[in-house]
Amino acid sequence: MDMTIGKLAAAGNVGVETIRFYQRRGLLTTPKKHVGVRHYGEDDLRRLMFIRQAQTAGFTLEEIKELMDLDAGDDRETARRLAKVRLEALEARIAELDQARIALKRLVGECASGKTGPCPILSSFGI
Amino acid sequence: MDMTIGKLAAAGNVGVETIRFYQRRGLLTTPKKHVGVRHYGEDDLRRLMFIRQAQTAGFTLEEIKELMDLDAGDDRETARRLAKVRLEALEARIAELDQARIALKRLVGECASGKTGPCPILSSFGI
DNA sequence: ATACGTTCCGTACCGTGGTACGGAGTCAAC
DNA sequence: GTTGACTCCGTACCACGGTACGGAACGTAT
Repeated sequence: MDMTIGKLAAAGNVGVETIRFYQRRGLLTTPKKHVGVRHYGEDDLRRLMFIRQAQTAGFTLEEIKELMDLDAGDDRETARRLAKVRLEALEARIAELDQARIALKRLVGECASGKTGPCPILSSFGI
Repeated sequence: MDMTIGKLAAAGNVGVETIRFYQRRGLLTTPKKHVGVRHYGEDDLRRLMFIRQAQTAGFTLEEIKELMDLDAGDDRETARRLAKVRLEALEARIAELDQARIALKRLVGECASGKTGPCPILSSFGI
Protein backbone atom coordinates (compact mmCIF):
# COMPACT_ATOMS: atom_id res chain seq x y z
CA MET A 1 0.00 0.00 0.00
CA ASP A 2 2.38 2.67 -1.21
CA MET A 3 0.68 5.88 -2.27
CA THR A 4 1.47 9.35 -3.41
CA ILE A 5 -0.66 12.16 -2.09
CA GLY A 6 -3.15 11.90 -4.93
CA LYS A 7 -3.83 8.21 -4.28
CA LEU A 8 -4.16 8.82 -0.57
CA ALA A 9 -6.64 11.59 -1.22
CA ALA A 10 -8.64 9.40 -3.57
CA ALA A 11 -8.60 6.49 -1.11
CA GLY A 12 -9.87 8.77 1.64
CA ASN A 13 -12.35 10.43 -0.65
CA VAL A 14 -11.00 13.90 -0.04
CA GLY A 15 -9.09 16.39 -2.16
CA VAL A 16 -5.32 16.63 -2.32
CA GLU A 17 -5.50 20.10 -0.84
CA THR A 18 -7.39 18.71 2.12
CA ILE A 19 -4.53 16.33 2.88
CA ARG A 20 -2.07 19.21 2.80
CA PHE A 21 -4.39 21.23 5.00
CA TYR A 22 -4.49 18.42 7.57
CA GLN A 23 -0.71 18.21 7.45
CA ARG A 24 -0.40 21.90 8.16
CA ARG A 25 -2.75 21.45 11.10
CA GLY A 26 -0.69 18.57 12.43
CA LEU A 27 -3.41 15.98 11.89
CA LEU A 28 -1.37 14.04 9.40
CA THR A 29 2.38 13.68 9.22
CA THR A 30 4.41 14.84 6.27
CA PRO A 31 6.67 11.93 5.34
CA LYS A 32 10.17 12.48 4.03
CA LYS A 33 10.55 12.99 0.32
CA HIS A 34 11.93 10.03 -1.55
CA VAL A 35 13.53 11.32 -4.71
CA GLY A 36 11.38 14.43 -4.81
CA VAL A 37 8.03 12.86 -3.87
CA ARG A 38 6.45 11.91 -0.54
CA HIS A 39 5.03 8.45 -0.02
CA TYR A 40 2.15 7.41 2.17
CA GLY A 41 1.03 4.08 3.63
CA GLU A 42 -1.75 2.21 5.39
CA ASP A 43 -1.33 4.14 8.58
CA ASP A 44 -1.81 7.48 6.89
CA LEU A 45 -5.03 6.22 5.35
CA ARG A 46 -6.24 4.94 8.71
CA ARG A 47 -5.60 8.34 10.23
CA LEU A 48 -7.35 10.07 7.39
CA MET A 49 -10.39 7.85 7.73
CA PHE A 50 -10.43 8.43 11.45
CA ILE A 51 -10.44 12.17 10.90
CA ARG A 52 -13.51 11.94 8.69
CA GLN A 53 -15.32 9.63 11.11
CA ALA A 54 -14.52 11.82 14.06
CA GLN A 55 -15.73 14.89 12.21
CA THR A 56 -19.06 13.16 11.77
CA ALA A 57 -19.13 12.65 15.51
CA GLY A 58 -18.87 16.39 15.93
CA PHE A 59 -15.24 16.67 16.98
CA THR A 60 -13.39 19.75 15.75
CA LEU A 61 -10.08 19.25 13.97
CA GLU A 62 -8.31 20.45 17.09
CA GLU A 63 -10.06 17.83 19.20
CA ILE A 64 -9.33 15.15 16.65
CA LYS A 65 -5.67 16.03 16.82
CA GLU A 66 -5.83 15.69 20.57
CA LEU A 67 -7.54 12.31 20.27
CA MET A 68 -4.94 11.00 17.88
CA ASP A 69 -2.16 12.14 20.13
CA LEU A 70 -3.87 10.25 22.95
CA ASP A 71 -4.17 7.16 20.79
CA ALA A 72 -0.43 7.10 20.53
CA GLY A 73 0.15 7.71 24.25
CA ASP A 74 -1.17 5.84 27.26
CA ASP A 75 -3.17 8.45 29.12
CA ARG A 76 -6.37 6.44 29.32
CA GLU A 77 -7.94 8.82 31.79
CA THR A 78 -7.65 11.84 29.52
CA ALA A 79 -8.84 9.91 26.49
CA ARG A 80 -11.86 8.63 28.34
CA ARG A 81 -12.74 12.07 29.68
CA LEU A 82 -12.50 13.64 26.23
CA ALA A 83 -14.65 10.94 24.72
CA LYS A 84 -17.19 11.25 27.50
CA VAL A 85 -17.58 14.99 27.05
CA ARG A 86 -18.03 14.48 23.32
CA LEU A 87 -20.48 11.65 23.91
CA GLU A 88 -22.68 13.81 26.10
CA ALA A 89 -22.60 16.69 23.63
CA LEU A 90 -23.41 14.25 20.86
CA GLU A 91 -26.39 12.83 22.73
CA ALA A 92 -27.71 16.31 23.42
CA ARG A 93 -27.30 17.24 19.79
CA ILE A 94 -29.14 14.11 18.65
CA ALA A 95 -32.03 14.93 20.99
CA GLU A 96 -32.12 18.46 19.60
CA LEU A 97 -32.16 17.24 16.04
CA ASP A 98 -34.88 14.78 16.92
CA GLN A 99 -37.05 17.64 18.17
CA ALA A 100 -36.44 19.44 14.91
CA ARG A 101 -37.25 16.27 13.00
CA ILE A 102 -40.62 16.04 14.72
CA ALA A 103 -41.41 19.68 13.98
CA LEU A 104 -40.42 19.26 10.38
CA LYS A 105 -42.51 16.11 10.05
CA ARG A 106 -45.52 17.95 11.41
CA LEU A 107 -44.86 20.73 8.93
CA VAL A 108 -44.74 18.35 5.98
CA GLY A 109 -47.97 16.79 7.18
CA GLU A 110 -49.78 20.05 7.64
CA CYS A 111 -48.58 21.49 4.38
CA ALA A 112 -49.68 18.32 2.63
CA SER A 113 -53.35 18.60 3.47
CA GLY A 114 -55.06 19.93 0.36
CA LYS A 115 -56.36 23.19 1.81
CA THR A 116 -55.21 26.39 0.23
CA GLY A 117 -53.57 29.29 2.04
CA PRO A 118 -50.18 29.53 3.66
CA CYS A 119 -48.51 26.60 5.45
CA PRO A 120 -48.18 27.11 9.17
CA ILE A 121 -44.39 27.00 8.98
CA LEU A 122 -43.64 29.02 12.05
CA SER A 123 -46.36 27.39 14.13
CA SER A 124 -45.19 23.93 13.08
CA PHE A 125 -42.09 24.77 15.03
CA GLY A 126 -44.16 25.74 18.00
CA ILE A 127 -43.32 29.40 17.57
CA MET B 1 -44.57 44.19 23.64
CA ASP B 2 -42.63 47.19 22.35
CA MET B 3 -38.88 46.67 22.24
CA THR B 4 -35.73 48.37 21.11
CA ILE B 5 -33.07 46.22 19.49
CA GLY B 6 -31.39 45.45 22.80
CA LYS B 7 -34.59 44.08 24.36
CA LEU B 8 -35.33 42.02 21.26
CA ALA B 9 -31.85 40.57 21.34
CA ALA B 10 -32.18 39.73 25.04
CA ALA B 11 -35.62 38.17 24.49
CA GLY B 12 -34.25 36.03 21.69
CA ASN B 13 -31.10 35.23 23.59
CA VAL B 14 -28.80 36.55 20.91
CA GLY B 15 -26.50 39.55 20.64
CA VAL B 16 -27.54 42.89 19.22
CA GLU B 17 -25.05 42.45 16.41
CA THR B 18 -26.72 39.20 15.49
CA ILE B 19 -30.04 40.99 14.98
CA ARG B 20 -28.36 43.49 12.71
CA PHE B 21 -26.66 40.68 10.85
CA TYR B 22 -30.00 38.97 10.25
CA GLN B 23 -31.45 42.24 9.03
CA ARG B 24 -28.64 42.64 6.54
CA ARG B 25 -29.33 39.12 5.34
CA GLY B 26 -33.02 39.85 4.96
CA LEU B 27 -34.11 37.42 7.67
CA LEU B 28 -35.53 40.17 9.82
CA THR B 29 -37.08 43.44 8.73
CA THR B 30 -35.66 46.81 9.71
CA PRO B 31 -38.61 48.85 11.03
CA LYS B 32 -38.84 52.58 10.50
CA LYS B 33 -37.11 54.80 12.97
CA HIS B 34 -39.39 56.54 15.42
CA VAL B 35 -37.60 59.62 16.66
CA GLY B 36 -34.18 58.20 16.02
CA VAL B 37 -34.77 54.65 17.28
CA ARG B 38 -36.28 51.53 15.73
CA HIS B 39 -38.97 49.62 17.57
CA TYR B 40 -39.73 45.92 17.44
CA GLY B 41 -42.77 43.81 18.36
CA GLU B 42 -44.10 40.28 18.94
CA ASP B 43 -43.76 39.34 15.33
CA ASP B 44 -40.07 40.18 15.19
CA LEU B 45 -39.48 38.02 18.22
CA ARG B 46 -41.44 35.15 16.68
CA ARG B 47 -39.32 35.39 13.58
CA LEU B 48 -36.15 35.52 15.60
CA MET B 49 -37.13 32.45 17.57
CA PHE B 50 -38.01 30.65 14.38
CA ILE B 51 -34.59 31.39 12.96
CA ARG B 52 -32.90 29.81 15.95
CA GLN B 53 -35.18 26.76 15.87
CA ALA B 54 -34.66 26.29 12.18
CA GLN B 55 -30.91 26.55 12.56
CA THR B 56 -31.08 23.68 15.01
CA ALA B 57 -32.91 21.71 12.35
CA GLY B 58 -29.92 22.21 10.09
CA PHE B 59 -31.34 24.85 7.75
CA THR B 60 -28.87 27.44 6.51
CA LEU B 61 -29.77 31.11 6.91
CA GLU B 62 -30.54 31.26 3.21
CA GLU B 63 -32.97 28.36 3.50
CA ILE B 64 -34.58 29.90 6.55
CA LYS B 65 -35.15 33.09 4.63
CA GLU B 66 -36.79 31.06 1.90
CA LEU B 67 -39.01 29.30 4.45
CA MET B 68 -40.12 32.53 6.02
CA ASP B 69 -40.95 33.98 2.64
CA LEU B 70 -43.04 30.88 1.99
CA ASP B 71 -44.76 31.25 5.33
CA ALA B 72 -46.03 34.61 4.15
CA GLY B 73 -47.11 33.37 0.74
CA ASP B 74 -49.41 30.50 -0.19
CA ASP B 75 -47.21 28.20 -2.22
CA ARG B 76 -47.88 25.07 -0.18
CA GLU B 77 -46.25 22.84 -2.72
CA THR B 78 -42.90 24.60 -2.56
CA ALA B 79 -42.98 24.81 1.21
CA ARG B 80 -43.76 21.11 1.51
CA ARG B 81 -41.01 20.16 -0.92
CA LEU B 82 -38.45 22.27 0.91
CA ALA B 83 -39.44 20.81 4.24
CA LYS B 84 -39.34 17.29 2.84
CA VAL B 85 -35.83 17.67 1.47
CA ARG B 86 -34.69 19.04 4.82
CA LEU B 87 -36.48 16.25 6.67
CA GLU B 88 -34.68 13.59 4.70
CA ALA B 89 -31.31 15.27 5.18
CA LEU B 90 -32.06 15.59 8.87
CA GLU B 91 -32.95 11.93 9.21
CA ALA B 92 -29.76 10.93 7.43
CA ARG B 93 -27.73 13.17 9.69
CA ILE B 94 -29.35 11.74 12.80
CA ALA B 95 -28.53 8.22 11.63
CA GLU B 96 -24.94 9.29 11.02
CA LEU B 97 -24.65 10.85 14.45
CA ASP B 98 -26.13 7.75 15.99
CA GLN B 99 -23.39 5.65 14.43
CA ALA B 100 -20.83 8.03 15.86
CA ARG B 101 -22.56 7.85 19.23
CA ILE B 102 -22.23 4.07 19.27
CA ALA B 103 -18.55 4.27 18.36
CA LEU B 104 -17.91 6.84 21.04
CA LYS B 105 -19.77 4.81 23.62
CA ARG B 106 -17.63 1.81 22.79
CA LEU B 107 -14.55 3.97 23.12
CA VAL B 108 -15.56 5.20 26.57
CA GLY B 109 -16.24 1.61 27.62
CA GLU B 110 -12.92 0.28 26.35
CA CYS B 111 -10.92 3.12 27.74
CA ALA B 112 -12.63 2.64 31.08
CA SER B 113 -11.40 -0.88 31.69
CA GLY B 114 -8.54 -0.62 34.11
CA LYS B 115 -5.80 -2.03 31.90
CA THR B 116 -2.88 0.16 31.15
CA GLY B 117 -1.62 1.01 27.68
CA PRO B 118 -3.16 3.13 25.01
CA CYS B 119 -6.91 3.31 24.39
CA PRO B 120 -7.95 1.81 21.09
CA ILE B 121 -9.31 5.14 19.87
CA LEU B 122 -8.99 4.54 16.18
CA SER B 123 -10.20 0.98 16.38
CA SER B 124 -13.20 2.03 18.46
CA PHE B 125 -14.30 3.83 15.36
CA GLY B 126 -13.87 0.70 13.33
CA ILE B 127 -10.86 2.13 11.55
C1' DA C 1 13.62 13.52 -25.22
C1' DT C 2 9.34 15.37 -25.28
C1' DA C 3 4.78 15.68 -23.59
C1' DC C 4 1.39 15.12 -20.01
C1' DG C 5 -0.02 14.33 -15.55
C1' DT C 6 1.39 14.72 -10.61
C1' DT C 7 3.57 16.65 -6.92
C1' DC C 8 5.41 20.40 -4.21
C1' DC C 9 4.99 24.68 -1.78
C1' DG C 10 3.62 29.20 -0.51
C1' DT C 11 0.15 32.21 -0.42
C1' DA C 12 -4.41 33.90 -1.36
C1' DC C 13 -9.08 33.39 -1.31
C1' DC C 14 -13.75 31.33 -0.13
C1' DG C 15 -18.59 30.60 2.45
C1' DT C 16 -20.91 30.45 6.74
C1' DG C 17 -22.28 32.69 10.73
C1' DG C 18 -21.32 35.75 13.27
C1' DT C 19 -18.41 39.47 16.61
C1' DA C 20 -15.93 43.80 17.39
C1' DC C 21 -14.96 48.72 16.79
C1' DG C 22 -15.63 53.49 16.69
C1' DG C 23 -17.82 57.78 16.24
C1' DA C 24 -22.14 60.09 16.24
C1' DG C 25 -26.82 60.50 17.80
C1' DT C 26 -30.51 59.88 21.26
C1' DC C 27 -32.96 59.03 25.58
C1' DA C 28 -33.83 58.85 30.64
C1' DA C 29 -32.49 59.91 35.16
C1' DC C 30 -30.61 62.77 38.32
C1' DG D 1 -27.83 70.13 31.47
C1' DT D 2 -24.65 66.65 32.19
C1' DT D 3 -23.79 61.70 32.84
C1' DG D 4 -24.37 57.09 31.43
C1' DA D 5 -26.62 53.65 28.78
C1' DC D 6 -28.38 52.47 24.63
C1' DT D 7 -28.85 52.96 19.51
C1' DC D 8 -27.28 53.60 14.76
C1' DC D 9 -24.32 52.56 10.95
C1' DG D 10 -20.43 51.31 8.25
C1' DT D 11 -16.65 48.69 8.05
C1' DA D 12 -13.33 45.42 9.71
C1' DC D 13 -12.22 41.33 11.67
C1' DC D 14 -12.86 36.50 13.49
C1' DA D 15 -12.94 31.00 13.53
C1' DC D 16 -13.70 27.05 11.00
C1' DG D 17 -12.77 24.03 7.35
C1' DG D 18 -11.40 23.99 3.51
C1' DT D 19 -10.43 25.38 -1.97
C1' DA D 20 -7.85 27.63 -5.64
C1' DC D 21 -3.71 29.38 -7.99
C1' DG D 22 0.65 29.34 -10.07
C1' DG D 23 5.24 28.23 -11.11
C1' DA D 24 8.81 24.82 -10.59
C1' DA D 25 10.26 20.05 -10.21
C1' DC D 26 9.40 15.37 -10.97
C1' DG D 27 7.80 10.61 -13.15
C1' DT D 28 5.92 7.87 -16.64
C1' DA D 29 4.50 6.58 -21.32
C1' DT D 30 5.51 6.98 -25.93
